[in-house]
Amino acid sequence: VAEKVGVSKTTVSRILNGNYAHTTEETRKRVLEAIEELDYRPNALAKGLKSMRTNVIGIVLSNLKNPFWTSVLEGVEDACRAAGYNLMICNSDEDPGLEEQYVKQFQTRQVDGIVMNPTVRNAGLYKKLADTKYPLVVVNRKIPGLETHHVVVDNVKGAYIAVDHLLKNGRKKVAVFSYLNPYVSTWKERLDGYRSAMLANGYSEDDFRIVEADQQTGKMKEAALRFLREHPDTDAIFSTNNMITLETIEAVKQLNFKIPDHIAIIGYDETVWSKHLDPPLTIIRQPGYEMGQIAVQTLIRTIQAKRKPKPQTVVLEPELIVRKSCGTVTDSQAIC
Amino acid sequence: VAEKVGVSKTTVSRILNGNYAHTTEETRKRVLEAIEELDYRPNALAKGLKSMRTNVIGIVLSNLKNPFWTSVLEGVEDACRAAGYNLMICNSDEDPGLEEQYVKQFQTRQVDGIVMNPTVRNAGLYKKLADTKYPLVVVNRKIPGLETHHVVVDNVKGAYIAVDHLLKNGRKKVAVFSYLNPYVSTWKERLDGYRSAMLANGYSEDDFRIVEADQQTGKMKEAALRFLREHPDTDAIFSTNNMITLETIEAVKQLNFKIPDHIAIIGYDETVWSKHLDPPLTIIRQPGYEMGQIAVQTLIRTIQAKRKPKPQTVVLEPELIVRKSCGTVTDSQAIC
DNA sequence: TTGAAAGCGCTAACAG
DNA sequence: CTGTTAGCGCTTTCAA
Repeated sequence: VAEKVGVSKTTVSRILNGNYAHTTEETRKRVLEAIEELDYRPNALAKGLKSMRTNVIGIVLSNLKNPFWTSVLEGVEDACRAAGYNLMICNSDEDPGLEEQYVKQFQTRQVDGIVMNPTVRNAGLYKKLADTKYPLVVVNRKIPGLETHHVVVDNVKGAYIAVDHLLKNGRKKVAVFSYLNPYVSTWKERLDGYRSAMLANGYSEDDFRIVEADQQTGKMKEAALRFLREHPDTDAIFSTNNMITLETIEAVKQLNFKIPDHIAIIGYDETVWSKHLDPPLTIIRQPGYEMGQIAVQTLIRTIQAKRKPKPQTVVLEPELIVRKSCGTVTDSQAIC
Repeated sequence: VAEKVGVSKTTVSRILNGNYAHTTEETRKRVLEAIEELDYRPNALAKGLKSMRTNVIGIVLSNLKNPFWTSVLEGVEDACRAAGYNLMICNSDEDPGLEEQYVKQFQTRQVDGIVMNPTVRNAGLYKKLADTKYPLVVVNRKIPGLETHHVVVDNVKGAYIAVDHLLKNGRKKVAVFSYLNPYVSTWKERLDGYRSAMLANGYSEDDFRIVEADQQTGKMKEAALRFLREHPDTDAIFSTNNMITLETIEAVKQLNFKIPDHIAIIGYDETVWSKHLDPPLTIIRQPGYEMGQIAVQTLIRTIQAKRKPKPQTVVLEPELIVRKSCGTVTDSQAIC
């Protein structure tokens, strides 16, 4: 260590940490110089071992491919940097086993807290984390009955806005395309939003057109083709996910249905390509960046709090972005 | 600690690490049970402090938005998991200052090695890392004269294949659209590939149509509009980046030029949306996942080697994927 | 104003 | 087969 200056490591430590309230300017300068010269890096492991705090947080994602998550990750990364934290990342790939393994690894590594998009299939794990007051912020999906912080987007509302927009623009036979995953609240909520928008616009349960498929490349395209051949009078599709949207468009074009004349499509999640599709896609935008940012801020607040704050749920608002894929723009809504 | 079983921590440590060559089945079982019961997590910090090895590697990216990097990240993540490493991540956002800061933070945290897409503007930093034999793998971009591992894609070849494909399919006035960044080798190499393909097909320097713009949202669209208005006879565009491609298509459609009849477009990098554009996009695919995977494997090999291996450069091959945006498919090339 | 010593949780060397 | 001891690099009393 830099005691080659002729002083004890205590002094060095004090200087490094700003505890040099009682230190000669002179020695201080000499130490700083030596540090510079030796290009000294304090060992964060030892520091963490002593202080029981690492200034590292972990994030468990379940899907890297979907660009929605990269925007969340950006928010997370920026918030970490702003707060002086470093970030460990891993991908559960929707596998509960992996998820549990990664959480344990994070704890082993003494991360100060975890942000997680949960598979929602590890009730025991989540409960244990909550019970031990381990700092945890769940994002995007709700874990029923779990006493911890959540940052989610209002999926019922997002779906409602989407379907309402279609109906208000004269569409009569609106179908919803969604993934089949009983564990994940988002899909159920978006279907609920569809249903309530339909009912609110004077339709009945008999008018519901719900198409579900496994979350597996190509499955949704197959399902869409099958459904649209059986119900060619469908004049609008509310797609609940951006991958679904791409497969759906492929199916629709393959059937030579014109968008938006024959059939309108509204997608979920803003992406770099949405506005470049033909026609440009009307979508529901979710504030992913904000979700990541708020999750980290909440987490760090919890970590640093003397008394752990009450679990708090932040619900972010989705937003309609109107482009061309649903036909005429009626009101004064912005076109981007 | 779990000495509540009535044994010393040495024994526990040995059992945890598989050094129980000389341990009674009986005590072993009791310890394992206690560990389970207490839900004990060995402190990786202390372990790392002792062994001077953390089994964590760091990755410094420069851009999270571009989906190319998420495929790299997937490769990195999978390779880490396979090797039992954890991953710290950060984003330099092309800022050399941030890059340096993050590298130092990683070193402070004693990560065993770093994978980096460099800004290429920190010559001193890179040199210091190489000189101190710090395990480092540079990806995607080359750092001139740096003695360390590189994993890159052959950009000259990728560009050559693209432009050659255009020329061989009857295009006569081929332009290339690229970003302006003197530090980054990739752009220069792709321009070189363009030039050599042009020359190899009997064109001269006078036929070069090179359009460059700042890497800033909207700039390329402006540049494209300006260029295409001045040179409406351009019948093909080689776009060197997927964001450029999106902006270019926007410009082309705005001018009402038909793709591929009036003008062909070939893009760089495969993305989820390439095949869903109208028309589906012919592109040069770079093996991002493999790049990430190989980078991590190389890094870990270096970390674990007794004697540091010689710096090694892996050059991956780009690949042409033919779709509709360049007109008729001539030979037997696959359509995806 | 500075230093010496103890201890964070773990492992490795050496005894027993 | 198991326990004792020392020490990884740091911070934190307490003493000088």
